[in-house]
Amino acid sequence: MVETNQGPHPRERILDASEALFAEKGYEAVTIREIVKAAGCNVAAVNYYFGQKRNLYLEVFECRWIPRAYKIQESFRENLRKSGRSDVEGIIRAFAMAFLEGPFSEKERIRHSQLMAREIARPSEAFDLIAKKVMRPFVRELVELLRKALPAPVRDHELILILLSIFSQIIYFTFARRPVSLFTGKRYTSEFRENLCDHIVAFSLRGLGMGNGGCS
Amino acid sequence: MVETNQGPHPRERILDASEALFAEKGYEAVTIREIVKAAGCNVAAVNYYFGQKRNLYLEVFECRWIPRAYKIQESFRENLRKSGRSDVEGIIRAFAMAFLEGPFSEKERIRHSQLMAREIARPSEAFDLIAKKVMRPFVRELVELLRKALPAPVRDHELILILLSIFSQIIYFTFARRPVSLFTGKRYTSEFRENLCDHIVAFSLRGLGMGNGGCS
DNA sequence: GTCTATAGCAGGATAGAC
DNA sequence: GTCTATCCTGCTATAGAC
Repeated sequence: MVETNQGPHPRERILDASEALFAEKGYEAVTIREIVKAAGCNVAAVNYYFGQKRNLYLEVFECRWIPRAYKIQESFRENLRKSGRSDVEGIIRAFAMAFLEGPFSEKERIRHSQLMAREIARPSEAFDLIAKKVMRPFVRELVELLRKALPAPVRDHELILILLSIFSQIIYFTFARRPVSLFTGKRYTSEFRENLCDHIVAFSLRGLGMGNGGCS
Repeated sequence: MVETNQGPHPRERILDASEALFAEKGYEAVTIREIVKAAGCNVAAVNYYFGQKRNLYLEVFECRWIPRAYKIQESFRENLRKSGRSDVEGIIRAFAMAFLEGPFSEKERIRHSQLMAREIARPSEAFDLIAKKVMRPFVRELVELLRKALPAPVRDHELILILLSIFSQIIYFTFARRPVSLFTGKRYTSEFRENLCDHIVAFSLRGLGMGNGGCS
């Protein structure tokens, strides 16, 4: 846990350390003393670089979370391009993969989802930021892609609910590891994560009425 | 917000007030002062009745959350019985309805989901409690019911993933009201909630490969 | 059982040495 | 820029009056 990240500039170390702590415990539960200890610098450093604790939290989103979110979106487009398919299954798989197997370490992906989940659960100023800069445009993009890919016209309203249903599963399976492991009896190995990814894609594809399984 | 619940015994008022606050803000973010103010009693009351803050949190689960969870399960069985159908659609609808339209006020349902979501996100001693007493037996019950209802045999492992996919949507649509409203452009009226319930049931039913829509 | 008063401590923030 | 020392607020928890 004690991440005596001695490498880069203190400001960066504080951003890294505090993001991990905010994600894990939530804003209020984290103390400045804890942060600077993990970042390997002095108590005064947070106030020196960020003025106050609250600013640090917002800077974590500005300097870490949002750039990473853009990379995830980029990874989605890359997945789609590489798969060479723009059908519904291709889109859903690229979407799920971008979150579940994206261009980051396991730890970083969890951190990312946790911070988002916290803002979803109890929105703060940070929510408005990511809603505007990240969520809104991405939802728009996905809706456009899906609309083109679907054989029959579907109402935007319905399409959005479907997207949210897919997204809810992605969030849950990244976030709720404890109950998922409890009920499935499996630890989060890379094999199991692949398994989950396949499940989400298959379930959602059928959920969209595009699946091949089960219809008799 | 200031719930000067002057009715019943102070102990009960504290349980009510603190459950609402813990659900809304999380354990660390809530202070004893805040709790007693909302409960309309004195600072010393929490320590008098519960010894320490942490115990109060656990008692909230013991005395409020778990009994409510049992009622939700009861409501599921009631839904199933009343609908007079034990097929897959009946089970899923009864499941979703028990959470989304259960035997409690809107506020109380949100409170319930939020507390659970917090324990899922960051499990504490309370998680072990509810996993053992509530989650495990209920998952077992649902798996048994579904297994009987499904036409073809499905592996337990797969069945559990499907259940979790359904559950993830229920949690998300209760919990993530802000983004859901943002993207759908709808407030959580009772009409919209019914709409959501129908969506979850339809999406999940098709996800199970039992739907009627979309297969050509 | 319920209150007031307060002990004792941890937190955020700052002043000022180096 | 980075540190130590410290202020001050607000917290949990308790002691003791009523």
